[in-house]
Amino acid sequence: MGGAGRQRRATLADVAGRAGVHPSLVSRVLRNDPSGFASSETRERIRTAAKELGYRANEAARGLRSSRTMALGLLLPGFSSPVYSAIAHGVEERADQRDYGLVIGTHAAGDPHEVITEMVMRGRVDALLVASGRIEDQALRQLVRRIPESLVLVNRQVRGVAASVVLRDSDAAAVAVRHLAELGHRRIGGVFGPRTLDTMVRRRHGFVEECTKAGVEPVVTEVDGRDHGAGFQGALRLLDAGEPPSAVVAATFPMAVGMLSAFHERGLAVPDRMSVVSIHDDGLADYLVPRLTTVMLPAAKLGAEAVDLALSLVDGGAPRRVVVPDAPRLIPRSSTARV
Amino acid sequence: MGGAGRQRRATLADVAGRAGVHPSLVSRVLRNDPSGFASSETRERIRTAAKELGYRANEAARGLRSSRTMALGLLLPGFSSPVYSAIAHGVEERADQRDYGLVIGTHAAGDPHEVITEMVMRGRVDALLVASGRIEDQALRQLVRRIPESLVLVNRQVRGVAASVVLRDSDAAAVAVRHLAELGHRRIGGVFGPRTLDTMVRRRHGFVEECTKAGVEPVVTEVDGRDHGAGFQGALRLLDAGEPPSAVVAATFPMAVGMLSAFHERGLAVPDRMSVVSIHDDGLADYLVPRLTTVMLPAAKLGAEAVDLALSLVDGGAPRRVVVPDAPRLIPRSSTARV
DNA sequence: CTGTTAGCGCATTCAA
DNA sequence: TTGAATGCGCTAACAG
Repeated sequence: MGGAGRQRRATLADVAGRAGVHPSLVSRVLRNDPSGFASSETRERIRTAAKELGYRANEAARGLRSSRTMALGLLLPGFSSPVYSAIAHGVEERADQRDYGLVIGTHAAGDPHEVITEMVMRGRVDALLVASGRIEDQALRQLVRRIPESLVLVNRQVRGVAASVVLRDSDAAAVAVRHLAELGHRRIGGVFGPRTLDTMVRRRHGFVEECTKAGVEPVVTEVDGRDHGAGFQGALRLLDAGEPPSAVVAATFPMAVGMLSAFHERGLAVPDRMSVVSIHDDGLADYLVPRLTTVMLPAAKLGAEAVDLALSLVDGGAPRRVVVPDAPRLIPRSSTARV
Repeated sequence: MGGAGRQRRATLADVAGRAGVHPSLVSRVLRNDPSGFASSETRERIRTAAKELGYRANEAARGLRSSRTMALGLLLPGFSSPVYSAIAHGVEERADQRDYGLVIGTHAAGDPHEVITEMVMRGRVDALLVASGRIEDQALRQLVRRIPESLVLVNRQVRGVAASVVLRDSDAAAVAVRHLAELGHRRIGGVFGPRTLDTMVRRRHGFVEECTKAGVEPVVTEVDGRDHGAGFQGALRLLDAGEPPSAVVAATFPMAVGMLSAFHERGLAVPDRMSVVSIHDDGLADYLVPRLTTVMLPAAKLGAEAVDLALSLVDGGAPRRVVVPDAPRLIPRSSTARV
């Protein structure tokens, strides 16, 4: 062993002994249980004893007894994308506020279905937030049948899964288009990820619709991923397919970064000859060359809302679809200009 | 309630009933406990029954009984920096391989000491990995006294805390300097974060030492943070303090990005008039303008090693200092050039 | 090779 | 207002 070993943690019985009462009373008082209406004097004694002993309820015992783990699971494809980081941050913060722990799983390598099953079925978490585009709809529907009251989709909607939280993706794309239209652009490119991702479908829809509304011509390009490389590819494709547009909307922030790189490589000055707007903002935007104009969407709030929804499910609430109401906000920087 | 309610999960007793044996035997067989040397026939029956019932051991019960939670805690300042993301990824992956869950806590807002205490004291995790520079040495030393066999520092060393895992920071800085020296640079700038971070101390030391060895003049600048903004600041300061060097080493990847931005703003072409190298690599490097030369350090492996160390502590091993042996590797791109 | 017994620490009946 | 008894699901020590 690593020396003297750690001192045993104080239990309810220890506190009870010190306060001269029965353990069960300690439990009730410390949890503010209505049935623990102890005299204020005893209560004080118990509280003091608990503090002196540094007592903390053992979560395992508590979970075993009450079948509440006080922990939430969060499934991510990884920590690569800034949006996932923001979601994770929002989830963590709100979970903490509500006194819940956070168990994180990624499925960069392993079988996602397996990861999920393990987390929920082994009783490690009370509910699961799934913020991954990589799990197939089918798998999700199958899963929700087994754990109906404990699955929340984050930044995603799937037919057959009732609990989900999303952002105003469509509006965000529209804001981007409107900004470019106001700058006088008449042909606007849009580079989007695969249509298997519902966020992409919504952004694309908002893009096309607003183009129509503004009387500008949309030039849609679909690429395979949604990272830097995908953006780079998309930009090249846009340039190589006939007359290129004078402005472009990137479906994600990393894509916009890749596009900036591609335009530079092709000698197309941004924003002089090509304007670029990205959906989703990031701290990096101010340090790119040129500084990137973005449409901000409250990604962290998305995480917070997901936690609230999940906990309402745990409390027996009905599953529902939530759209975080915050309007997407344009953050004009230096990558967009008048035609 | 949300409808019919979820079906009760199968317990050991359920499996035992179905297989016609005693629960404890099921437990032993399913865990491959040496004392569970059941006849291969019974074993088969038990395994089948478990599979049919979709049995999963309840972690809370298991943890309560064996005082092993099979979960590791990871404390991060947030998910902002790419290094933290990489560490988290490495930790998650290795923990998963070793059949451990991961409880993540950040302390962006709350009191770090409180977060730690809660995680460990409430018995949610068997050991804690601390990968945060924001917790003071003093707090860490105090903490390790309370939980000596369950604290591992990641990417950090503190006097008085015996278990830690770090990278070859000093060598990484040296590699960067050598590269620049070989390109003919005779005065090299180095922009580092605060000396309260031991990673910064090591990188700085390696920088200065290698400069001396290579016979080039080091120009050290210390800034307050280690993000984009700090790099931006550092670059400006470097330019405004007399004759600027012809090349510069950034202590972190985000800092390098900020520096690129600052040089551009000042009209100093990279790499023609200024070469830039960053310590730590990132997927973004290939999409910056110009593409950024970096020194790669195995950040994910850092996380994996930390898990291994933590689990060895849990098993009663002695705490020790680990340096991930992988040599830092130069990844030459377009931000460095001959003088 | 397999069954019995006991108890981890807590929340929750039911009594008093 | 407080105490006593019970068991959540599992593992471990001991019997057989």
